[in-house]
Amino acid sequence: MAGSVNKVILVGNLGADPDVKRMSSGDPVVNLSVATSESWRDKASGERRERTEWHRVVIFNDQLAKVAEQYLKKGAKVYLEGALQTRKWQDQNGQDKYTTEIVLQRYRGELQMLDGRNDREGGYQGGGQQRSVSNDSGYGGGNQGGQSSGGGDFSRDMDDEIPF
Amino acid sequence: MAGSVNKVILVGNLGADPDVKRMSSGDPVVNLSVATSESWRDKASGERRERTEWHRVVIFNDQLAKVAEQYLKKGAKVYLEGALQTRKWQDQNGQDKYTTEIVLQRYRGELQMLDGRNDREGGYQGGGQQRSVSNDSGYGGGNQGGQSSGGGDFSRDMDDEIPF
Amino acid sequence: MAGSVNKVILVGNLGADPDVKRMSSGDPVVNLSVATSESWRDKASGERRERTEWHRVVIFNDQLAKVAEQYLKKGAKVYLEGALQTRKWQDQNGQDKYTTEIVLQRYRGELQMLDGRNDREGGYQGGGQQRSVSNDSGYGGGNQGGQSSGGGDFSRDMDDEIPF
Amino acid sequence: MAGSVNKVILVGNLGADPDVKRMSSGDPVVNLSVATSESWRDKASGERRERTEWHRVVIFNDQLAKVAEQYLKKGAKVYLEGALQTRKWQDQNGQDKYTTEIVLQRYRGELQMLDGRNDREGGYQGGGQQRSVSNDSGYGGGNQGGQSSGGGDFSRDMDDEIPF
DNA sequence: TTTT
DNA sequence: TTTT
Repeated sequence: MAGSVNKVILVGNLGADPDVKRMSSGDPVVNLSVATSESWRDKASGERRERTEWHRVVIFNDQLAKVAEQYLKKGAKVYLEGALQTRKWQDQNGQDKYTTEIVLQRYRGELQMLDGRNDREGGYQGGGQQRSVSNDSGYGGGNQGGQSSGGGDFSRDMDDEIPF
Repeated sequence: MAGSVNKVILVGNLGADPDVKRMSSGDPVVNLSVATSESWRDKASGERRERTEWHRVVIFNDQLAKVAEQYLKKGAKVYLEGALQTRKWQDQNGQDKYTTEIVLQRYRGELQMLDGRNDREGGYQGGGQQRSVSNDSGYGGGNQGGQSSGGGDFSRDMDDEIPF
Repeated sequence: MAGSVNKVILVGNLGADPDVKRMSSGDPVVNLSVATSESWRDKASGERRERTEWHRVVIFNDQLAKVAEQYLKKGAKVYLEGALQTRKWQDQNGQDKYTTEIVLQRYRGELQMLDGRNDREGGYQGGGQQRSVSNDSGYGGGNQGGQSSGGGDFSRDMDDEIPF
Repeated sequence: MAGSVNKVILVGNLGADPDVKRMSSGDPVVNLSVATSESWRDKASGERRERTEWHRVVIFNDQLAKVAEQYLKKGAKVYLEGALQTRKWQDQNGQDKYTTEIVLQRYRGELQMLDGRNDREGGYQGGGQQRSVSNDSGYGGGNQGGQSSGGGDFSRDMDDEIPF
């Protein structure tokens, strides 16, 4: 269908370390379990209530998968953007099952680490520095820069790589 | 959890007329089935391929539910914004099932009709006029107006209702 | 125009403490200066480059304004959602000027604090606890709950307030 | 800054045909003027009021620029996604001016035509067919497909190009 | 003016 | 399973 949009935006925390699998190509595919929650005051009881939603996230995007593998850990807070996808599978009894996931495809999606650092677990891996990543870093070209182009004049420098 | 975001944005078409149920309060709850699709060229075969994703949408937001009930029909193109929610249920065999839906809660979410008209099915109801709705219309207050407030001066008119 | 959407989503850091003004009604209106930046590697020089964009944010939404006033400080990282708006004004020389802002209207927009705490400046105000806020908290009603409604059965509890 | 997001989502209509300029490279850069509007009922007068916001959009993304040039016309309804950017320039009197634009960079942003057709102006070009475009079409690789992978088994076909 |  |  022309003219359709399928976008999910999450800010949440990882419930576990990333689960990394390898494609036959050697490319990593990373599965994340991400929690979002909201709290509100119950009208009747006046009590504070909370609801947590768990999201299954699958990262096929190579760059983002590598970053997720390297820098994300249980508890990390992330911003991510992907598309909804439901896949059908059969359990061991041959029962049909459906799983809905947020998918970050190749060349699509976005992932941002929102922790200043991610070493809160005291992880032995030196890593966990704050990293900002997006699916386009490294795909060459692209820039707009040019803070300064004149009025009617049209001149923005287009010489560098990936402005943002 | 403080600081979380759970947002889905879809632009797609209704696969069927809205399914309307009534709460005991009489408020409508509307279920929509929304298709998004994408097409791409297969690398190997060079063929054009298409993939359609179907989304279950549940509208608890009263205003949006009423609009959906009144104006949406099979085939209508909509913009909508909601939150992901997975609920567990048992089928007739007592098997656990999970369904993930995009939920438009009370006072949350957004719904926009993107068709100039919605009578493509030749519906008998004269309706289907283009309607723009959002979850806040009618909740009083709100304005920004003031196309014109001066430099350091701070004066925006705040007298009308719901600016957008 | 029916069927339009005007939405800005930012995750960035405050360049200064919130600037609070009072409406004649006593309601606060909060102005924020928010920085987003991106970095990339220059294709030619191979150098790392960075570009920072500054955004003017105006919060008319009462609840969010109060939270911003109370909890946000210079350096805080926030998620926010608003609408683009350009207003015209005259400087002291009578020159026309235009300013584009991200506006969080009454009953619209969203603001989330993304810092675990916001006391990095050692602020004297005890505040700065992590707070999660949204424009709808407190506007009564709303819930979907119901983790558990059965197969064809339609029964979700609708008794509490604001589920998320 | 690591961990920042700068995203604008618009659904609106073109106020004029696309304005196309060429870079020295021959690549098109397309400027669009996009209107979004909202209407609400004035609290005091009870009158219906409307506010239209005009957005300047600049498309540096080659693919999207080509599509915009070829298919978009005055009045077309579009979905687009870009980043906010403010640039400074001097008018003929040497006065500093600032212009805020929504920028679709190379390899970033999204553009979707939302009209079934775009010939409402009676344009002479037969064109205006519905087109769905995104910034990644054609950048090779990428797919998730696999409607069907089994339970614990991990096997999705990764052979085609760009699933969405 | 922020942040990394 | 996260986070506050």
